[in-house]
Amino acid sequence: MGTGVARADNGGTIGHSTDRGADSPRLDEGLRERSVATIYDVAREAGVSPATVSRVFNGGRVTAERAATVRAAAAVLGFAPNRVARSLRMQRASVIGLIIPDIGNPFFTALARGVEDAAQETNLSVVLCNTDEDVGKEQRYLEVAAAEQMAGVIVAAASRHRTDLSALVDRGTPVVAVDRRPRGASVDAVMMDNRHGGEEATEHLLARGYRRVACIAGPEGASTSDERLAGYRAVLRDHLGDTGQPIEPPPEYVVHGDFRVDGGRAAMERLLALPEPPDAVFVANNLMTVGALAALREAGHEPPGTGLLSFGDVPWPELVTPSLSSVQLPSYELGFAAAQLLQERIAGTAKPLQTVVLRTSLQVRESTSGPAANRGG
Amino acid sequence: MGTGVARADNGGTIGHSTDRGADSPRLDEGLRERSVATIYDVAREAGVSPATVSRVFNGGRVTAERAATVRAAAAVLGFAPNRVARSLRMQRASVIGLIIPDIGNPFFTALARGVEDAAQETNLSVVLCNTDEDVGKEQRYLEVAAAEQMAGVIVAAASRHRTDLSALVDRGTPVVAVDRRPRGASVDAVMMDNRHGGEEATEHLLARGYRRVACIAGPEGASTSDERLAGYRAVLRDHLGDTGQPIEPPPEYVVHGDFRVDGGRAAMERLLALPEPPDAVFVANNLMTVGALAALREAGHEPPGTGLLSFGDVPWPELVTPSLSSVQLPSYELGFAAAQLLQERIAGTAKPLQTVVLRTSLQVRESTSGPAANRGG
DNA sequence: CCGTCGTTTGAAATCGATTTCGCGTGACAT
DNA sequence: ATGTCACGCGAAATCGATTTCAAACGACGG
Repeated sequence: MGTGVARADNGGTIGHSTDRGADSPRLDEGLRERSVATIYDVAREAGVSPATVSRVFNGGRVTAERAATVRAAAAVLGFAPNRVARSLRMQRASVIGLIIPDIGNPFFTALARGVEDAAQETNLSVVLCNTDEDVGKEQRYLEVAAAEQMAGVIVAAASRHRTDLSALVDRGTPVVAVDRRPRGASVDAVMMDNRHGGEEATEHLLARGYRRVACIAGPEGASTSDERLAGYRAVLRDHLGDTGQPIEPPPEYVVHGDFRVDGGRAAMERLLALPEPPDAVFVANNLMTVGALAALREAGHEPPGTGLLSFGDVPWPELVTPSLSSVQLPSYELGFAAAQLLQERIAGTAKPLQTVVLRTSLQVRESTSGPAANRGG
Repeated sequence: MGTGVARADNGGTIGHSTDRGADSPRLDEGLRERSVATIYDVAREAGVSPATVSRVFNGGRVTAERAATVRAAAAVLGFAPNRVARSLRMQRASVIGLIIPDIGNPFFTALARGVEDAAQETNLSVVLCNTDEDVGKEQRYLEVAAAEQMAGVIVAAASRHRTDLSALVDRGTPVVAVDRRPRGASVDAVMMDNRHGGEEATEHLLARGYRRVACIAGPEGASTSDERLAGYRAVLRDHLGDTGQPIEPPPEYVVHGDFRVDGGRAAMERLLALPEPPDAVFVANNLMTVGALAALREAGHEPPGTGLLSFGDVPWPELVTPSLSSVQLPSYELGFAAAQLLQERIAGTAKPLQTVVLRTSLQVRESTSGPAANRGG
């Protein structure tokens, strides 16, 4: 450690032997540039004070001429402001956190894209944290977000009851709940109209002529699932069957799954094993639909012989034949709206807390032609 | 520092009117706890110096008794160290960045899980950045990683030629390339044996009795694709057909796609339109397989009548019937290994640069029974 | 009893950017 | 000509944690 390594004590420069080629910037003794230039280096190079350099990069009032000098100096040194120092001083980082429970679910990745696109407008970077529906992991990420002084956080909570946003809310960090709102948390929220979606779905199946409509719901107690289920129940209750009597589905027609593929498969198997199996099923989320579809096929039933309507498009719908109608979720839009709302808060809006609700929409695909299509066989 | 609002000027506490209920912590005048406690607050509460508090939390030498006092004080105040200040002082954050080109591709999400699991061991948090294969976006994230002083970065580069890791390498930030190695970057890498995978795939198709084996490759110039293609070509060159002559596939049997669903569909359509269409296709990535499968179905060809072998499992294989054999990729393991390697570097290993290569493995699923299954028709 | 050594502790410097405060300058009105 | 005002700029404080340096302290051997 002769000439090269400054500060051999702290771990600042790791013993990372990058073999810079001959074309890398020379490290002259006289004009030795540090591995990363600071605002002080730029100030010295430009012959101004650090304060002025800061102002140049933050829209402070500086004469055009001097600003040009500073920019030139910065360019020469390859200066980029140290975001950590900046965050410390500002008490706020220029990063927003997005915490989602399942990075493998296209619903959340689409949502993430919406967040990213909206965030781009304010130069905020998005960092994504995947909790795997694990409340412990989620809690750690929430604490990291607080300790990193993130400018704001968008969270699709792993649990309605056990997710604890207080670390952030106490700091005054803006938080927007998306898709799921943790109970009792006083934060903005962007949700979708789950009940309406459940109604749409069930109505569609009835309109197509199915009569024994079952539902594979999510975990009991999950608000999103409960609302979808409520929509399903409401429609069936109001619907008069061919006899003019309300259709009252037997209680076995409602089966709870875990929002995952295997749960959907198991649920469908249970439905198929009933003495009088349903002729159509409303599945309360996309992944369970994958499982349900697999179970149906194994049993030799294919849509549309048995109707299947998914809340949320099946991942890679290209893979599914015949293509299924589904309740389209505004996943991208949820993310976009959440990020916009968050940025309003970050900018300092004092509006009262908001809850934005976006509508689902039914996407009908031709091949869902109703039970008749298979009745001959 | 008066009694009331200190620093009303800076934007530290945003005007965020969370309506705390009556059960929120009271803000007494005497025992007024700031929205977030610092090391100084803890020090005062415990009657020690800030240095001691720091030592307690970082394994410094402190008498057990005093340490207990400090911990108690910290607990009372709900103290959590400010990671930004810590990062500034340490010149390194306790966060590693993971930069991937397509968050919607299960290959990368599995990889991300591997990274997360490995990182858990050292208490490093993982932040995930999605570049959407956009070199500009990627560049911004790389700069953010440098400016945020992330402890290290794992990157699956969007482009082999245009991805520029110098911002990080110059700082001395450890970088590990995964899946794709940017040209000329002197960094560690964790790759998979693409060529071997291509060979395995092609051999399998030949062994199953297919004779006109085509290949849907990735973008020309992408090293991963080129290697897979090379494996395909090598096997065909060495293979002696029924006549004892080498099988030389016509040049039209190699079609380039863009690694996305639609590219796979288009490529397959082109193959099917040939005067003598192939009887089997090796598809160089999972998403293109989705498109290829869709095109096959539309044309009325289903595997195994036309053989289809994917490099990398199709997303949600449950959806695909009959299930396809495929080249299994060590996606999780790639991420895990990359994170381990990165952590070694962060810890300061001076080993020369490494490239770890993981093998693919062929997963044979029974239903890929060869062309015979369909020959009668 | 005193010098030496090792341990524990606190004061203060430090990381790099932002921002307040006050000074100097020039324009303008009186 | 002088007071007023706005503006540009630099010095210095600040954000919160880590770490060095030296002081204080206790134990122990001579």
